[in-house]
Amino acid sequence: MQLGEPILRCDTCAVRHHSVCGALTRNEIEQLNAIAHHKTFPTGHLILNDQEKAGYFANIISGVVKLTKTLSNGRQQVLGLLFASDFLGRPYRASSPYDAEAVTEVHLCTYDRTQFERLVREHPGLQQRLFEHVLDELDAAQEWMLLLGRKTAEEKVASFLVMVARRIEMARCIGAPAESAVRFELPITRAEIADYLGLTIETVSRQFTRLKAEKTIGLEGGRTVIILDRERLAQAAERSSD
Amino acid sequence: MQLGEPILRCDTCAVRHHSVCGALTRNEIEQLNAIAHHKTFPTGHLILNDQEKAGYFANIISGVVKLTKTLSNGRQQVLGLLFASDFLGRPYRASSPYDAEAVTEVHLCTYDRTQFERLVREHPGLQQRLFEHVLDELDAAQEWMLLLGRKTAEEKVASFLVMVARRIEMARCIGAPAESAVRFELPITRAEIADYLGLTIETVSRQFTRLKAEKTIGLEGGRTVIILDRERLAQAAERSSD
DNA sequence: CGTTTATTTGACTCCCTTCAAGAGGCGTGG
DNA sequence: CCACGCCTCTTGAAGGGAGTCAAATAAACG
Repeated sequence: MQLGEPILRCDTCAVRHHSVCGALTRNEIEQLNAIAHHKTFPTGHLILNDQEKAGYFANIISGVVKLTKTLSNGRQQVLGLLFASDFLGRPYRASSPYDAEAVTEVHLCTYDRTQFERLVREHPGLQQRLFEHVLDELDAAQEWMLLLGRKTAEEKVASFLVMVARRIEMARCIGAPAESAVRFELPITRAEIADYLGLTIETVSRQFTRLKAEKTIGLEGGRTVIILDRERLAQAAERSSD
Repeated sequence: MQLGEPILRCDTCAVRHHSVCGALTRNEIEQLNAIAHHKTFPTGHLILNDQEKAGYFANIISGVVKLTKTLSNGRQQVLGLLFASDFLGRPYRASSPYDAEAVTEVHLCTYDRTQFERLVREHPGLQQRLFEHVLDELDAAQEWMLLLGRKTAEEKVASFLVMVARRIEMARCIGAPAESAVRFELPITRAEIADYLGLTIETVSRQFTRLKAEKTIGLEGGRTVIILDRERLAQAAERSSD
């Protein structure tokens, strides 16, 4: 940013350097800034609808979004959780094949679909950032396929905790590599965790109790988790045989 | 293609119009043609190794490739199957987070990694085709997450058959919308199907037998499947409640 | 403080797995 | 040609991990 240039909203954005806007030129940021609008969704509100054409893309400023797919008889699968700095929306696709719902209060930085797609076409840097973002999503989805298809309930819950802990620490900008005891709030309910792991809420609860009994984790009132033994939790997430 | 231009290998390529090279300009095709090399892998041969840097990308000319992830104790998950015209490899990633193995004899049209990435940077059209391809992969992965997490054994097997039938028909270029009875060979073994569906080989076998008993499908010697009642198979893939 | 919702815990059931054996296919070689 | 071994696939019986049903407890909320 040079002297004399106007100060943009993006310049003070908390997630700027972690999101898709991270590595853009000053010029690109200015154009993106020009089409950006902030929006807030309360807990439980639907952000994107399966089937229905989405009018905008968005970066998540704060809050947590869950992406879900539902079978006709009501069985639901959580495809992923989006945290601060994550990108929401599918370029080159008319509609998303899933629903996106705010699981906490969510602040978005939205971009009009048409204008954003024009920017992407004109700026290869932005296109590449998006490409890499989709590759990350794909990696995450395939990692989760392994979890859903081949892990036990205990491994699933442990993997989930490891994943959430990592994202929470990332959001806190603790580059510090994992002090053993970390305390955080789970962003989602037991029912949502169950739908994420392909389990029932009772099984999820029992595995939490078991990990607590083993002193791998601590629990404070359902939503607060303390990771007491990071090493053991990581082992539980991918047990060799026993 | 204009008069006087050299005839390229791509011009007679069977999968040309379905693969990522589909919508390229004459100029782009010529450049791609220049760096392309054909390669053959026998059944069972490892094409790409998890961890190890892949030196090339490839289009599949013929045959079937399976992508797998393995847990330390040997449990394996098939992430996806690649058929003729599918693209193999991860641009912008040093290595793939999975193994790729030939499950039949496979003919590839390979492109040197460095040269291909240069082409991608210089030709937005190619980059966009790749982008859309990755989006397709992501859609497939997320669809499969729903299957792995929330479907019963019967639904999983039925879904698998529906998917394979669609791909086989696509490969046969039957645009014709689904005559009821279709006969085809399964490209993979029961064990591989089990690893694809997050089941055991015995359960897969029992579900095949059950679908056969219901006259939804016919079986001829393990590998050959005839879809007798397409409607019923589709219903079995996503049963409402009963 | 009462009501509602979320979570835990218990008892029982069932679908899928596990273990085990048999059937079928296929190439090799006597 | 058939016997043999090797594989894949099927079938059966038994067991277990997660699901289901039900109730108690804890937390959230007005």
